[in-house]
Amino acid sequence: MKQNRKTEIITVSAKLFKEKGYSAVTMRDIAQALDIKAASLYNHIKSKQEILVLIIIEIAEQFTNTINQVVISDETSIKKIEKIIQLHIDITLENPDALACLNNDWMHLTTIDLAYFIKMREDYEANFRTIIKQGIDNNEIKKLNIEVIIFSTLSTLRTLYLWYGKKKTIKPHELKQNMIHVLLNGII
Amino acid sequence: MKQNRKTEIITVSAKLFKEKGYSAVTMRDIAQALDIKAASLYNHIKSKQEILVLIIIEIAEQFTNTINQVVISDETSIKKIEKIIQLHIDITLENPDALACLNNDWMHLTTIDLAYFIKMREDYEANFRTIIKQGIDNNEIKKLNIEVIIFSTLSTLRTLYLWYGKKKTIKPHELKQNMIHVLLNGII
DNA sequence: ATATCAAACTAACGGTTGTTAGTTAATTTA
DNA sequence: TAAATTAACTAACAACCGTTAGTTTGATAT
Repeated sequence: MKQNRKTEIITVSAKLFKEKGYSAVTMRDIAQALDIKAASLYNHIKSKQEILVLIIIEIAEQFTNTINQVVISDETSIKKIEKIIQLHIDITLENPDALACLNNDWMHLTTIDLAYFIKMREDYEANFRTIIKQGIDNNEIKKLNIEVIIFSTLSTLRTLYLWYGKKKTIKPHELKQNMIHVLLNGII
Repeated sequence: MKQNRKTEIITVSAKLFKEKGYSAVTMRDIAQALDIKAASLYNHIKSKQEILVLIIIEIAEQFTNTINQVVISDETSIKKIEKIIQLHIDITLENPDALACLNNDWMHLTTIDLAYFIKMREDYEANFRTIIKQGIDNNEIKKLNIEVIIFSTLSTLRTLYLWYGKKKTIKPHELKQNMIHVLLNGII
């Protein structure tokens, strides 16, 4: 079935992009991993660019949609942050290769897709900032430099894919609990 | 002077590698940024690979040397972690482009250089793990999953370069203080 | 049995890649 | 002043890039 082969191409490509980066992976590399010739890929996809778009945009939309719901929900700021931690863990465990690709290769998107991605990314950070700011105003969160809080939290969540894959011993639930504790309460 | 031109090539290359990644940057791109022809680069450097090596290895050695000193020093575990935070901030502020390159393009090193880099990286993480473990044994650090502690701390420190560059408003000293507080004491 | 169609193939394209060879002009050294 | 060195240049290379065109194969539907 055409759809299955297309999915296979995207999955395999994401894995290769994660290992070497978008630019270093050739259509011949992707084809070889599927045991076909490079030209055959074009029966299923339009271009190398399209593969990248399909990998990145869907995941970016998942993040966008979920945080949009969280930010307007009727919860404490702490609960909202916990939901966001859960979001990142869920997506990372489900699709670590695509997430690596999103983090490292987004700048190889072009024109409309690039603009769309950057917009989603900016909106995501703005939503996260809103949540932190509300938390500080509520006295739920300490009055530290807000940019440092945002950056240190998001950088950990965004690069989870780097770490998961090697250390699969820890159970998702234990990972979640520990991550929440470390990010919110610190380590001392 | 030859040495100055070589340094210039490395600096410019690091900046381009940061923006597009090693594979997407051509020798003609680098040459153009210096307003010369691509072939002229070879009067100063041996290959594209050599540029990458020169960017990455020196910085990796800085990290290795400093943490080696910290780990054997006669300080509390907390003080040691603070020193490591300081180390990352110092190097990031001094050379954010090279650090981006180290984080994103290390896999394009080959043979000896790649092995050397991976060894340094493993040693660095082992040293960091030792410090955290001692802190837990001392009751300086809480008994959380040690891998989660290591990962969440290092991932923030390693990706500082992503964030600094946009937000230069914060002073280095304030950054250091806030970062120490967030990473050690948390945000609530 | 015949026609249809998806999905593979071979062959090739124009452009780009890192790099080399050989040359030239300007500066430094003897 | 003559010789040597530095650092730029032009021209070109073989290899590889993404992609297209046209063909073949095997399965499915009529």
